Amino acid sequence: MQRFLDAGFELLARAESGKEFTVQEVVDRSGQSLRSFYQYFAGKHELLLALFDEAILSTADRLEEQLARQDTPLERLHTFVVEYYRMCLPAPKGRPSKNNPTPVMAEFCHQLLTAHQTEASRAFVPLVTLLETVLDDAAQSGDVPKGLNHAEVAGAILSTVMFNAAYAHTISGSEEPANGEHAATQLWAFLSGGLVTRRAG
Amino acid sequence: MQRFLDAGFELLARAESGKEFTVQEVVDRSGQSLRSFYQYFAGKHELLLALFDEAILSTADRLEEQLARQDTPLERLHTFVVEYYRMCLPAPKGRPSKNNPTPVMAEFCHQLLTAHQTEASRAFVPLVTLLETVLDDAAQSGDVPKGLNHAEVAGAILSTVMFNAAYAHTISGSEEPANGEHAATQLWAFLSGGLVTRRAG
DNA sequence: TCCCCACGATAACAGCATTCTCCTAAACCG
DNA sequence: CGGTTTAGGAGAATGCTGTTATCGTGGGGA
Repeated sequence: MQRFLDAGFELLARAESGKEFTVQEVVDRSGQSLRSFYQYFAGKHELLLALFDEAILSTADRLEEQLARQDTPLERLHTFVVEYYRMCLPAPKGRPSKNNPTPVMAEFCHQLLTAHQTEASRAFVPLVTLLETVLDDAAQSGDVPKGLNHAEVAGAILSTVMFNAAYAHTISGSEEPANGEHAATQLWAFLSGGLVTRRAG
Repeated sequence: MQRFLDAGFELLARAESGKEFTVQEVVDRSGQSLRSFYQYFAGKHELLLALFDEAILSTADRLEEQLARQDTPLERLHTFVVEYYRMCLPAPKGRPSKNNPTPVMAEFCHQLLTAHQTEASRAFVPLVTLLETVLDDAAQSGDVPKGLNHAEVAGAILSTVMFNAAYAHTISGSEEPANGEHAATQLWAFLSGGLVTRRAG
């Protein structure tokens, strides 16, 4: 069964437009049979869900690792946003790791979010709870206002960061984020400071 | 040809999970033949693209209408965000109008954004330029900082508002946005004022 | 009247997910 | 050791969908 997952990740990493990600292909790469596949997974959907779960877990783990290196709650919040943004950027070439979302994974993520909201919520739990703790700390230290619903805020931040990384450039028609650095900085300024000028009055 | 588009919208309005939106179904509803369909459209993709274009245009028109009623640049920016947020909320029941994104349309939007970025950019132009003018005015009047790249900012705002409306609740696992009013207010506070406490220092 | 051709009806084909059928071979048990 | 059970491999069969091709007809123009 793990071999199916491995084959799945391998294929995700390479599949360009999602067209090549077929059950048959996964089965072939896994060196097992179609029969076994449907013995372990109720269908293609279940495989993708399992892959998605692992990707989210892996992302949360890597983020937690980065957070541990920061000293203050505000730095942790900043690190979360910037690093998550990096992980959500479309893979340019290099490392199509478990975290780096491929077109197939992105598309599946949307199917989940639109058509299987219960499963989607469950899958996102690791990221949401991690961010909630970061927000709790930041509220404790007064870096973010108290009294907010941190689950809701976490959902808003995650969707903002994820989809800005993935799509903002395409929507605006700007050229590629050659230096994701600049874009990440912009987004953090946006999220932390807001859009509107701070008036004296 | 218009009949195919009409049939398409009709079907979009009703199609639950995207499964029912087949070329055959559109053809049947249009009262024309498969042959004619492929005479006018190179494929299903082209039909969806045409529907998407129309949906964006219609959305931009309705927004422009609302903006005309506002007196100040900042009010226009606020109206844009809140009204666009409303339009992107998943249709609860009532009016599955041209603007209200159905699961099928949302899914297609993602396919565009991930796999056909050029087409996606082109389709979003009406919304982006509209928001750019709003931002230009707001910068002129000093309501937002000057020196920003308004195309980029517009892309960021659009993706933030659209996907927050569509997915933030699912990601956070919160219950439905019973009163989209509250959520829209939250998002505007977030966008305009930022996340981080304003310190005296 | 005759020809052309746009279009409807419908069959044919291809890709993919899913299921089913047959069969081998290893494991297990007496 | 021999018989039986069973996991699983190979691949054919089914069904749905997008796409293309075939055939025929009815109406408009020469």
